[in-house]
Amino acid sequence: MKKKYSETEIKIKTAAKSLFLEKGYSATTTRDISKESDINLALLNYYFTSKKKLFEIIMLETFYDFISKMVEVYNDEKSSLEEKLKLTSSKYIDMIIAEPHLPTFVVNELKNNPSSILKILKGQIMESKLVDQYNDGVKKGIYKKIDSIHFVTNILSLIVFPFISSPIIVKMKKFNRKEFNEMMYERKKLIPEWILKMIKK
Amino acid sequence: MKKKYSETEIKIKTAAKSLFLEKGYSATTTRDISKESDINLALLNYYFTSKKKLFEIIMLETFYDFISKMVEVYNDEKSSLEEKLKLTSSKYIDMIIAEPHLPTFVVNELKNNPSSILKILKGQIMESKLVDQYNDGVKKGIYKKIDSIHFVTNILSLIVFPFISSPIIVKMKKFNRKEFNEMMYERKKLIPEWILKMIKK
DNA sequence: TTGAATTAAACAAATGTTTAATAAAAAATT
DNA sequence: AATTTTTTATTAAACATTTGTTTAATTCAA
Repeated sequence: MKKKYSETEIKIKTAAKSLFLEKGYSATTTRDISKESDINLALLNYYFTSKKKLFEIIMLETFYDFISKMVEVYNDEKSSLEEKLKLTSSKYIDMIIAEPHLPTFVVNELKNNPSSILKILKGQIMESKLVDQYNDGVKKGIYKKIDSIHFVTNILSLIVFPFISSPIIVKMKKFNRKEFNEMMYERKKLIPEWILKMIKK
Repeated sequence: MKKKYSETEIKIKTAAKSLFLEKGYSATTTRDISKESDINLALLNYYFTSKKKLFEIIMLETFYDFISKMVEVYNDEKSSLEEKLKLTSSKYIDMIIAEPHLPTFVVNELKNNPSSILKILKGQIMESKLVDQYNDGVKKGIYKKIDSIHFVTNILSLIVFPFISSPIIVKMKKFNRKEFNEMMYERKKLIPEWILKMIKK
């Protein structure tokens, strides 16, 4: 994961990430990247061998960030399950508002690059403190006995899906971007409440 | 929406839809389509003018189907809110299992083709019987006073997002496709229960 | 002076589209 | 009914761009 990149390499990577996120792999050309980063076309291959390789590096880093940000909160030792839900919800919504193309990019490009990138996941979520706390609750009879995969899936669904489907939501409610974001801010508070209701007996 | 297509046109459309769904617009070439449908390359332009036009037709029809299937249940006059939730959940999960690429395709290609295609939505969901029933419940004080957009968004999120993120879920739980589908069958029953818990006071 | 960084130009392959010729089907004429 | 004419459908080839990548020359820095 470590590697010190030269200034030029960073310029290429930054531009490439922005374009890949917005338009996806196939719709982004090497000339787009060269133009956006203001570097000579040949330097892309000089530093990164191929468009494909460059993409893989960016995909890996992006997905790693995406997961790390989540797991950070999930594994906090001190906080309760409820507190974790609140924090996750809040941090994740802020993060995606700052980079709205991220979820669509991740889910969409993921189906083409399976195992190698998804290795990052290994146990990170399903063996997190949050899931432990949930399973404890189940064992104690506080929460309904439902596989924790549903618990994890529901949290992600309620947070991430609205962003992915934002064109639809915006159209249905005649929202502008600001109003949509306000809807998502509302959800910061609502999602933890909903999740608790869902798991409690 | 109506138009009688010749046999050749249908062959082209069928192959094109399958490829667009699987690989997206940019990654699908006209030669891919010609090969898959077993028609001469030139016929694509002869019948559909351009790859872009062909895509727009398919996108429109696909999105229209996607919404129609939903609204069908939403507008049933006789059923209760709870029954509608059960039916929606069940029908939609079956539908996506039969065509797993559909959600990713819709959400991903939607951000490039905004208004023209999204016109289909106009009032269809937010003015459906289901949303009326929800709003009645709010008025009667049975349900919490939360904007119905959250209600609609949550239903869709819990049903659709797991499919979109299936590569992640599959990896986290070491599922195969069959096990993943079984998880989704479980959710047919769970989602309506969850939604009810979320909206009740 | 040597090696790395940068550049403009070129290359081959891929891609969307068009052309011009032919085949097949439909319509019109005898 | 048979033949001709016209329209439609299909084909192989060509065309002009675009795209990812490489080359060979030049600039820059150590």
